[in-house]
Parts: sequence; structure tokens; C-alpha cells
Amino acid sequence: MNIYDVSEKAGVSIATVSRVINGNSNVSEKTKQKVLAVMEEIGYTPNIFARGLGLNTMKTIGIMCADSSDPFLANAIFYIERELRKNGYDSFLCCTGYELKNKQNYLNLLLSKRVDAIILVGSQFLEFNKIDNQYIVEAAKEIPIMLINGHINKPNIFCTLCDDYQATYDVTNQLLEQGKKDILYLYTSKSYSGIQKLNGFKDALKETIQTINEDYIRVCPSNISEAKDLLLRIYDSGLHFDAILAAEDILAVGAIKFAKAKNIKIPDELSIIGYNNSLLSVCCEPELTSIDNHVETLSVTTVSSLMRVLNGQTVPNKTSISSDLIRRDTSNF
Amino acid sequence: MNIYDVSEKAGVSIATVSRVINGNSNVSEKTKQKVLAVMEEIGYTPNIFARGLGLNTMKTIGIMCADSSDPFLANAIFYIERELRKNGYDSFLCCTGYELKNKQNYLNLLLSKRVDAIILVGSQFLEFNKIDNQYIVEAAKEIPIMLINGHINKPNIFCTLCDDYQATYDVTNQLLEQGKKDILYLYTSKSYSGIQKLNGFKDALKETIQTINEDYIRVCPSNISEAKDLLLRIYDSGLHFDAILAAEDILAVGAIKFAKAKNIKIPDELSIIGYNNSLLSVCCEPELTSIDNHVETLSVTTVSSLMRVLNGQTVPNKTSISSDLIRRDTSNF
DNA sequence: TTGTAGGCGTTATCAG
DNA sequence: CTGATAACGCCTACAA
Repeated sequence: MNIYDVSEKAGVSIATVSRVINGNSNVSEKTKQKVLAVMEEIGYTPNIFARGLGLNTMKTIGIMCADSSDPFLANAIFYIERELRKNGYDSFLCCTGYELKNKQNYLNLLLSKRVDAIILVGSQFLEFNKIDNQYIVEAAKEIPIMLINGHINKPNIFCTLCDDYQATYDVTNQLLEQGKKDILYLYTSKSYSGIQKLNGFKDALKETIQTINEDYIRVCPSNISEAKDLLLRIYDSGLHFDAILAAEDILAVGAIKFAKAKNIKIPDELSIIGYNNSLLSVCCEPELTSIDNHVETLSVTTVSSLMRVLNGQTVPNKTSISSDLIRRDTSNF
Repeated sequence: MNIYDVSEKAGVSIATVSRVINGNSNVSEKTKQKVLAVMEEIGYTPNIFARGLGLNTMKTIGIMCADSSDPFLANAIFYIERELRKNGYDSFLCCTGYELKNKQNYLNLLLSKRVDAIILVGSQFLEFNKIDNQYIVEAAKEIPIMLINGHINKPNIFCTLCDDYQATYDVTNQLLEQGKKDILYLYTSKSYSGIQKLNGFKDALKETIQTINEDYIRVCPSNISEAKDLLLRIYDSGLHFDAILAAEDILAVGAIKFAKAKNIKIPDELSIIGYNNSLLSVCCEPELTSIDNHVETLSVTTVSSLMRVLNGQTVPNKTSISSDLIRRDTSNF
């Protein structure tokens, strides 16, 4: 079942068969049909390795994400994969986890598999320490690297991101306008977009209140009950807060659970804002006001940029998309 | 940067270099070190295509799932990918969507990529009509096919599944023992496991009540508000029910929303049971009693079976895992 | 329009 | 322990 078998059965040379396969050059309609018929008959499929060997491409894109069970990432993967396939590309998926060492290993692995490009999904790939991102810059010397929700301004790296800074900046201002005085900010990591979100919050605060009390800025693992417990502790410590801005929906759900436990009225006594507008936000009670960062648009844009890159067209280093606030029942606006 | 460059620099033949790469045969420690040093120096990486061409394997497994944004499937993918990598295998991911035609296309595509095996994740791959599954049987003539939550008894197909029948059978009995008389069953599809679940429910009912009223068995799209609306309509039509058994957590969440809307007390007036024990089940209020089908175990078992298959060991056609009921606040048990 | 032959980078089988 | 050399299956000049 290789090209020789086909050529023999069809009574032509392998070159002709190859031409037919690739819809290339000029082959007479008659021989073309004959070859096609034979291929159909013996169920021939081109060997991808042999093909790749000569062409050095497999029409395959590597996708890296920290954790495909994270709803945001899972959605992104779904859309990316779909778009890629529309363009005739397949994808290799790597779930790297959160450790730098593993991220580096997986990236090298992808490189060694000779993928045509790599998409890094999620800001988890931007380390706080710039030197730790060097491995990405190095990889970009070989193949294009696409970043979703991260930014590195280096050759052959292309970033698509949601304007997280503006999103938290705006919503914080809305909260302040409502008369909320003590906004608690909950986040899970100081990834690239984590920092953007935090800065948006801080800057809005600075403009109105001038000072920032670091007690109102808290880290928390990405887990409902941990978030609830943390808030319980903060509450019992006597710190007063009348709004919670969470960098992830799951933390906001934890906040709702906390309010239930303490019989605090949402949204009058406590407003809660989530981030990602994920399934969780309509699952909880009351339903969560959440910032929608447009995963689908982010994914589609990334892939279409990539296609342009692969076609040798020029693409900007950074493409930014604005986010929207989806109003539900945990806020007064 | 190929094997010739290395051999030249190291002053040995390519055969020796190849031996070093593969940690094969006997190479003198001295030459080995020399070769290793050169490889390091010029940053040599073996070309996977050339390797694949000779070996006709790429140490790569194809994974197919209908929709990676489905929480259950996303989790499964995460675990499978992790286990595969532990065993030195990479994975190709395909999100096929729900149409048969696409499933067939993707499977062929995977086949043409020369993957070493294919894992079909989720019972969405078992069509109601047996003939429609023939494409899977055909594929199994080429490479091993692993099924998660589906069953086909044919050569080279290996199935790992959760005992969904027993799960719904047991929980229905528990509901009946609690004195619940009118249990509404909500499901999204008559996939393989969909049928198992439904049969478990029906059989438990038959044993106790003898007759089954088909009005109590309803299809519903996998969507919170659609589930809620459907229940609202059923309720308004005057049909009485005091328990809801949902084939998916998301439908159960819709049921909770319905109860809230109508001010029905959970669990006393209405018990609700979900399925999958997903993140949703702890996100809603009250938290959902749900059947845990052990995604992780399912995934781990599948991969370890696959490894045995690839090593030529014998593996049973079917491996079944029991599920557990996770008791939370929407039931009285 | 068609065929021949060389090359892509490895691995494996022989000899030495 | 090491080195030639023949596959592996396809693509693509170049020739006819």
C-alpha cells in the first residue's frame, strides 16, 4: 500500500501517482482517473513520515496549556482546534501543568516533533521573572510562537490578548461609583494577565481613593472551598469589605458560598464580580456578574494570525481585544 | 544538524551515532562521550520523520472527543494526556463535534497520521444504529482502538467503562425507599452510556412500581436554562414529581434553578440527583448530590490497558468500573 | 504528458 | 566495537 503498489497497478510511474496525489502539474484526465481508481481500490493513504521527511512539515501545530480541565483553557482549546482544522492543520496537545521545568520540557518535545508552530494558551506561560521566559524566545527562533493572554515583544512571537487591565479598571470604577468603599481583590496568580487585572484594579483605586491597603489584595488557590474559607478568616479578623472582585469565576463562587454562610445579602451588602464568564457564573445562586474575556474571539484571532504568519504575511506582535461586563445578580449595575 | 554532521565532527560513522542516540548495542564509553559532546555542542535533535519512516511509528496516540469544553471530557483528556506522557507517548487531539460524518473524517485523518492507537473518549462515539459504528471496527483492523464509556465487542477494540446502569439503578432504589413516588428522569442523548443510565432507572422502577410512565422520561439539551424552562413547562402542565434524576450535572443544576423559581423546597419536596460529580455540583446552591463516575480512574485504566496492548500482552475486551454516589444537599440520603 | 533518479535523515543488517 | 550500505515512501528536478 505505497506509491509503488499504486503505480504498478495503474501501469504508470510513481511520479505520475505523486502528481495525482498532489493535484499537481499536468496529468491527462484519463491517467488521473485510472490512478484515482486504483488508489480507491487498494485503500491507499500517503505515508506522512515520508512526506514530512522531504517537506519537513507535518501541517501540525503544537498547543500547550497548563491544564485542560480549567474551563477557560478547555474552551480555548476547543475553539483553536476547530479553527486549525478548518485550515487543514492538526494539533498536538500538551498539558504542561504549572511548573516551569515541565513547560520547558514540553516545549522542547514539541520542537523535536517538528511542529510548524506552537500556541501557548493562557497567561500561565508568562513567568514573573523575564529570564524564565527566555526559552520561549529561543523557540521562536525556530518556529512561530503564538501567545494567548500573554505578551512578549520579540521576533516571531505573536500575541493575542484580552484587555484585562481595562476590564478590572472599569468595573472597579463602577463599584466605587455605587458607593462601595472597601473592595477586596482575590487572585490566584501573578501571571501576565494576573498582573494586568491587578493593575487595573489598583489604578482605578488610586485615582479615587489615593491609597491602597494591601490587606485588601489576597491570593487564593483556584478552589471554591479554599476561597470560602479564606474569606471566612478575613471576615472574622474584622476587616470590613462591601465588594469582592475575583480574578476568576471560581473564586467568586467561593465568595458567594461565604456570603451564604454568613447570611450576607448579595448584592446590597456585598457585591461580587467574577472573571471569565464561564459556565460557573450561571450555575451558582445568585448568578454571577462576570467579565467576559471572549475566549472564542481570542482563539479565532490567534489561529487566523498564525495562518497569516505561516503564509509569510506580516502580522503585528500584539493584538488586543476588549472585554465585556456581563451583568447578573451579584452586582447592582 | 543531522546525523551526518554529528558523525563527521565526532570522527565516527553515522551508525555509531545512531547507536549512541538509541542507547543501543555496545559502543565504547569513550566514543560514546565524544558523540554525546558533539550532539550537545551543535544542538542536534533527531528528525522524527526520518525515524518514523523507518519504524513506522511515532509514539503518538490519537485522542478523539466530541467536545473538549464538556467538563467530563475535558477532565478525561487531561488525565489521558498525562498518563500517556508518563509512558513516553504524545497525543494528537481531535474534537469531532457530534456529527457522525465528522467523527468518521477525523478518525481517518488520525489513521493517515499513522498514530499508534486511538482513544475514543465518551459514549458519544457509540451510535444508536450498529452499522454506523462499522467505521470504528474497520479502523481497529489497523490499530488498537480504546473506548471510554462505550462498548463494542470486536477484535482489537478495548473498552473501559463506568457501570452507569448499576449507578442509576441503585440511586433510583434509594429514592424509592425514601418514599419518592414520581421520579422525573432527564437525559440529553441516547448514547451508549445514556441508554445504560436510562435502563438502570427503568429496571429499578419496574421492580417496584411495575409500570413506567413515559411522561416521566424527558430529553433536554445540555443547558441550564433549557432544563429549567422544560421543568417549568412540565410543572405547569400539572404533572407531579417529587424527585429528579438527571443524566448530567448541568441538567440537575437547571432543576435547582427551577425549584428556586417555583419556591419548591430541596430536598424535602424535591430531591435532585446529578451525574458526573463535576465542578458544577459544588458550585450550585444547594450543593448537588451526584454520581461520581471516576473520570481519573477511567482514564488511567484506559492508558494502562493501551500500553499492555501495544506491548503485545493480552487485555480483556471490556473493563468495568463501579461508580459512587456523592451525597450532598439535594437529597435526603 | 510521462518516466528516471537522487535526496530527505534514520535505523538495521551485514561484514569486518 | 565499528563502518558500509540498503531500506523506509515520497517529492521533484531533469529528461524524454
